[in-house]
Amino acid sequence: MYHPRELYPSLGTGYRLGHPQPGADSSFPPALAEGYRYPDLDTSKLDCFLSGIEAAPHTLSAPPPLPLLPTTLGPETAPPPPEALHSLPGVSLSLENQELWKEFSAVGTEMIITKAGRRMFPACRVSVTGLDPEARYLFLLDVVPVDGARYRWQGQHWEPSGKAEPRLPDRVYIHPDSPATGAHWMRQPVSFHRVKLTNSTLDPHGHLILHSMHKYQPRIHLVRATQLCSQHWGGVASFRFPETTFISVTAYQNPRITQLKIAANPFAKGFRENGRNCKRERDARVKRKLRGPEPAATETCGSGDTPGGPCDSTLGGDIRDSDTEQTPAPREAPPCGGPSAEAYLLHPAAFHGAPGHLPARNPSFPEAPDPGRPAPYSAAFLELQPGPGGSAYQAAPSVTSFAPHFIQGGPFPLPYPGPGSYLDMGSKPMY
DNA sequence: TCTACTAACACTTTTGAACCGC
DNA sequence: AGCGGTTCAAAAGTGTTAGTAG
Repeated sequence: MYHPRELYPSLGTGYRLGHPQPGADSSFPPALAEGYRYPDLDTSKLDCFLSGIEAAPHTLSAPPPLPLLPTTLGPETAPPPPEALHSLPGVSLSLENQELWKEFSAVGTEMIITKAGRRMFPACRVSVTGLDPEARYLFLLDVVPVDGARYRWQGQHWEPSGKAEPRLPDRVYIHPDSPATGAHWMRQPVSFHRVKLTNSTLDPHGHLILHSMHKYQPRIHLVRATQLCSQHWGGVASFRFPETTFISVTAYQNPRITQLKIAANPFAKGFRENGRNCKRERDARVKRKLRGPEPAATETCGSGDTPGGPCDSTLGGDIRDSDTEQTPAPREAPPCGGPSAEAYLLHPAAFHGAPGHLPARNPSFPEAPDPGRPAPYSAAFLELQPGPGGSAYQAAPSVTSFAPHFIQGGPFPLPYPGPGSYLDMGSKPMY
């Protein structure tokens, strides 16, 4: 629908892209359990707006040395470390609900994907420090394949079972608060619980498209956007957390994961042992159904709360209050007369590493499923396409090669809710 | 027959509008 | 009129289950 080149001819005809990236990280050292700066961020992908990058407002130290992700699937050489210019030195991310993630990870996290889109649970919920309180930043999340294998549940564990499906178009979820000031992001944890995953390659909603039975890794990107309506960027940092790796499924395979989800997800409270939709109650209902009309619902099970039941819910009034208290500048009337789609449109190529070992994108993937379909979600997604061979992202050969939902929500994404509207961060840290 | 997937279902939480009292 | 609290219905999210396709 809207390709960056259409809206911003100054970008030229293509993004210059960089090196393949290692993707497998199953052997992350345990010592790296906190936030990781994604080491293989390909800064050459920033070329499209490199000339516009602002000078650092103050002297920035070199980014801390971080280990390169181990590559287990081939002899690819590691990409060069990110240039300091494109990094955000001193910025660190920590996974808020790390314990819950680790609990799932110990069993083998599975994420349901559906045609309509399914939320992630647990959701990625992070705290950020080290930002410039005055500067503005974007928070983005994407999900990338961990390796080139398809997996199969063998009754007790997951095993690789053949080669992965062709890589699908990458999409990026932009946190609806973006862009906001560093102070805003640092005030409270940032939750990505509204991210939805789908297995529908024709998905018109902008959800993140995944293959079932594949292993994936969420990544969180932080981008300094100093001017909302320009191509000026002050730095980029990407993070990922090994414990958030998961296998996408259309139905849960491991019953232990099911139990964990039911125990931890408030929406599944009805399936807990004391819930009305627990197995005992369901069986009873079936029997009653067979006997005849079902009487009034029994209260024998009740719906008591399970201790520790988390809630990735949104944000109540405290968030709203905080928003009015320190409304990010973009919520005011943008000087350019509207939300800065440019800021988002400029980003995709900058944030997508396409591990070279991964299968190439399916060339038969339909690029333009339904141009006329409205996009009902308020969060914006960006979509990218890897180049031939999946080794690098290249300029789209034509406008139509970007799916019409490249930016959902019409001509501009809707990451700028009006004053007092919903903010997607800072809900009570319940897990 | 087996595996993966889909849609319907019943339940829950979330959300926002309507209403009320101060 | 404005504010804050409560109530209620609709929307959305959840795992389960039966059915389907390959």
